[in-house]
Amino acid sequence: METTWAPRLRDAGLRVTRPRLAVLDALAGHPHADADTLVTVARQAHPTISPQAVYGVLKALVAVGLARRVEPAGAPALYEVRVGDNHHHLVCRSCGAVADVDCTVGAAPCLSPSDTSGFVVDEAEVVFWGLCADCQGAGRPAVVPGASDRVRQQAGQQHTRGGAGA
Amino acid sequence: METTWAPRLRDAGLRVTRPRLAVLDALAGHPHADADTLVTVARQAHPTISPQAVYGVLKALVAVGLARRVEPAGAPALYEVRVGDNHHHLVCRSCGAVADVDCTVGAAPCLSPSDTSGFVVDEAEVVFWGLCADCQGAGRPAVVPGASDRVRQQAGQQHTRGGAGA
DNA sequence: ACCCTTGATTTGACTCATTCAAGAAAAGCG
DNA sequence: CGCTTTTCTTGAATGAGTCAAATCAAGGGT
Repeated sequence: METTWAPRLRDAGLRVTRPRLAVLDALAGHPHADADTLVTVARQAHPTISPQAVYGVLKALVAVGLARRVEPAGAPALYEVRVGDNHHHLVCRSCGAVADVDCTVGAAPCLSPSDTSGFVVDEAEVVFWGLCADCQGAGRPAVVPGASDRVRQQAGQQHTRGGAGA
Repeated sequence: METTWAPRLRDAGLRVTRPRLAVLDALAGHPHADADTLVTVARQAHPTISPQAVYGVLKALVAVGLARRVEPAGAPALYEVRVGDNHHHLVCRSCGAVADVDCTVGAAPCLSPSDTSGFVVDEAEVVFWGLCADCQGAGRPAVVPGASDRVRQQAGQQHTRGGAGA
């Protein structure tokens, strides 16, 4: 298992180390994990790995393109090893679950703005917000900032803060 | 100027207060400002306003739909008073400048994923990453996490404009 | 196989945006 | 005009992520 990663690390100019293999394996098994989760999971293979080491490994992996960092609004950053295919994400407003969405266009940027305002665009990042299958029937409140409040404003509903946590 | 906001606050069920008017005016004059900037600007109209008051006001405004919160990856949250038209954003990887992009489709969600994975989607958030006009010639490095490194390696993947699809 | 250089990790402290809590102020109804 | 509720102030705390110095190890050279 681990042997699959070694050549990819070397090809990227990175040394093959135990923390890196542990984090890569953790990433492979947890497609959209945050740093904290990765620390926990990576410790199964490397019990003494430190949180800072995980941050360092992730930063290195992202820098060379072996991993991708995703930062949904209102949640800690997530990491994934699926790179290079410019796919997008579905995020649940209630529980924070993330699912991949294939980009039908393919290469980045898959979309282009009609008026670039002088910008040179190289990537279009798309996040679809909604409720996952599990949360739809549970009547759970949206806890992630976004349009949910506007969506509900017609109903005049007030809602309290729910606990979504980790 | 301030009188324009008062009825909108009341219509939203919020009391009309000096801090709120100051923040709304600051927002109107600074279309994509972060909380810290808003504190500085709002103090011109209300010198004693506290940062926490600004956070509280912004939260209230977002909750009732008078303001929108945008959280580009790797930067503090930005706020804007342009709401209800589901527009998107261009963000400069180098300086963090933000520009609006009209959504040609109009109503949210303007895009729909091909495979929803069981999610009920209510909004598609699109962020176009690139370099603003000022940063293009300056040879400034990208400081915002993203695909810039990977994109550079496969330069030339520019696509023709697909309209503001978003 | 060993050593050495360079890159990686550990340890610990620290920054920053944002939030929480309790008391004081003021908006707006009656 | 006073009362009630909302909102603001003051002060402290949280949590994700970063920075820096010192130790450790990967892997090429000898």
